[in-house]
Amino acid sequence: MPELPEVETVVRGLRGSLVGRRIVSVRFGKTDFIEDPVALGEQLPGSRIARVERYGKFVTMALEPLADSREPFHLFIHLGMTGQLMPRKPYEPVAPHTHAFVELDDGFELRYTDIRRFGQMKLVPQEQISSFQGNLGRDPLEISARQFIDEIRARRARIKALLLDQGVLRGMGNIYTDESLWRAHIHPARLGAHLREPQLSGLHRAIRRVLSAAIRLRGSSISDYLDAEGRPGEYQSRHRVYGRKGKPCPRCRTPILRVVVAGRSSYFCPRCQPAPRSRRHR
DNA sequence: CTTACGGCCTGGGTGC
DNA sequence: TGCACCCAGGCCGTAA
Repeated sequence: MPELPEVETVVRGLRGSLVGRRIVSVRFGKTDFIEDPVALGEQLPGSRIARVERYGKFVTMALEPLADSREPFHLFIHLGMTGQLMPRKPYEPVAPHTHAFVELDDGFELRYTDIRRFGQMKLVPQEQISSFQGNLGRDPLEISARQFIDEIRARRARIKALLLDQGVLRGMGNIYTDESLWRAHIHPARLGAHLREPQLSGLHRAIRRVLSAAIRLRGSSISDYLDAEGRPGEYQSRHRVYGRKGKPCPRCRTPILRVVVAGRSSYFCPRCQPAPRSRRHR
């Protein structure tokens, strides 16, 4: 469930301890979530971490190889559902399901723990960065209202599916999608092309407000999420609809419903977020 | 272009 | 106390 706010929080927590560090060695446990573990083992040691950033739901590290002869490259880490990244001292107890250890030159090691291994770890060479990024849409906090409206209105898919589609916006997940739609009074099954401009500019605003507030509270901890300092987020206490089936809508007291839209459980208020005209319930 | 569905993986909750 | 079962949802591949 790490979505944009959680990944942003992890990145902010990691930056201070990683930027400028040189990687000494790497070790892996299970490697089925790593695209090319051999390449990681060969390329990471000796390289220097120049930047730590978020790209959609990915944590990215720009790496400078020791020898100038080699091209710079990037390490992309996706936390999947249950991934955690934390710098630890080597003597500290190792949490179960820890599958990657990146030894740093300051006596710390960066550990990757992922119970379900839905995460990803891969190297992206500098020259492939733009094609990799081309598969992902715009950042929800950077896209303008105009661009957002045009993009959504051009699509016939359901708004829920569009917001979750990383090729449209990078970084939204199930929690923040439902929270944003509730704020904007939009039913998750509405078609993008059927939404009116004022509704979409309201949704654009809702997304910005929800994500910004969530970042401020360091994300939502539902089950496994912890940031790079091992602290849970606090935004889960501000959820208005997500996970609140049967509880009263904070606006109108109507009980929150849970339906499946685009294959995902979706929480909404049937009164504040009226269903689309074309029937198609589930 | 779109949707639906199964699969990956583990742990937590529920019901018998 | 055990166990079968479902669910959580990140994303991908496949079929329709």
